[in-house]
Amino acid sequence: MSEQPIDRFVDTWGRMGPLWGVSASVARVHGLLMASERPNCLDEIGQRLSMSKGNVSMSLKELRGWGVIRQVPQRGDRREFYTCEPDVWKMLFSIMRERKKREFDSVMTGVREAVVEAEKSPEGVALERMKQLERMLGTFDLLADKLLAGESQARTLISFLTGSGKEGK
Amino acid sequence: MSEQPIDRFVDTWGRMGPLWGVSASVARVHGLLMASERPNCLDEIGQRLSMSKGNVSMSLKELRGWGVIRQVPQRGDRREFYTCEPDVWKMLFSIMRERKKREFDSVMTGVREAVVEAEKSPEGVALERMKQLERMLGTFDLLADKLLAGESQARTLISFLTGSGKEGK
DNA sequence: CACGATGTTCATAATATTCTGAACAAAGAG
DNA sequence: CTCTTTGTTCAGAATATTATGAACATCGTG
Repeated sequence: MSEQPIDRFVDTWGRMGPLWGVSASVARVHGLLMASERPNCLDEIGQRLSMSKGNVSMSLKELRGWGVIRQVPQRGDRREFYTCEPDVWKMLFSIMRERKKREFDSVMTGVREAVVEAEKSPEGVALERMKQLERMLGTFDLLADKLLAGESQARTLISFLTGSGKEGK
Repeated sequence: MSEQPIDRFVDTWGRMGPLWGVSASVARVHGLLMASERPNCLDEIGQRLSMSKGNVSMSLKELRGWGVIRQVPQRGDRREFYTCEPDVWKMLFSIMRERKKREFDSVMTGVREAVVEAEKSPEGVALERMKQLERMLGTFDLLADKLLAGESQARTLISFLTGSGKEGK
């Protein structure tokens, strides 16, 4: 059987899904598209991963929302074919941008509001620590916006950081 | 009612839980300990958050495992009291270290193995992309180990990054 | 030792999430 | 216009996760 390596990769990637904030199915579809040389259509994906058409359709929709896959029109074929974004770094940054927007930003707002409340009636509240936390989240926000703005700068920075460490050894 | 600000904070923090990779309950307990000036015991926590004793006990256990709370013996009281780690940065780094260990490392291994497999029978496999991915994960691993080794260095780096950006404006 | 207070564990109840499959839409071919 | 192929949606089934509460352990005290 020739599909063993792809299956293995799909499984691994699927397990990572929840870490990225998507279901295992979504991650598996993504994994298949990453590991496949050629674009796949909905039915192929469903067959390969033993998933219902509906689930595949929803998964593809979500992946489109994350901006990590592309539709590739196939001449003379009415079906939609999909490939993943070929640059893995671009992909990673799409995911991180999206996660930050969906999960981090609202929490930062919430903490900010909680601090405002706490300043009005601070009995028993560890106000200092909450402010510290607010400041930390703010710093993170700034840093994230800077790093996620364009992945090329971040890549340079990362290379620098990991590279300079090696030299110092 | 004086507990409104704390409740608000607890709710916000609870919503963040799944992002950190813990349940909302665990995050709520952590949130309460963060927001409370004084150490709390198991019963207080359960009462305040309307959680069963069992759930509080499990949540505290998990938080101990993450290294983000401390037991504070209270003289002349047999109950255990808990506070959170007072330094929010230290806390953040504990969480990130733990998440990396639990969720990232195994995936990197998996991808590595999948690449080895794929090299043996590469029909239809996007080998180049998978190797690219492997390399990226490796870079991340290196970077993470460097940044997470000690939080003071990372804090300096972060201050530098966010600070220098402001100057450039 | 017996008792009350504190804390833990775990079976299973409650809840939330995910997946399926059938109904439906759209669109090209005949 | 009708049939077939492709894709989408969503109610409800299947599954996974989380919380409860009762049983059990531990320990200090009288």
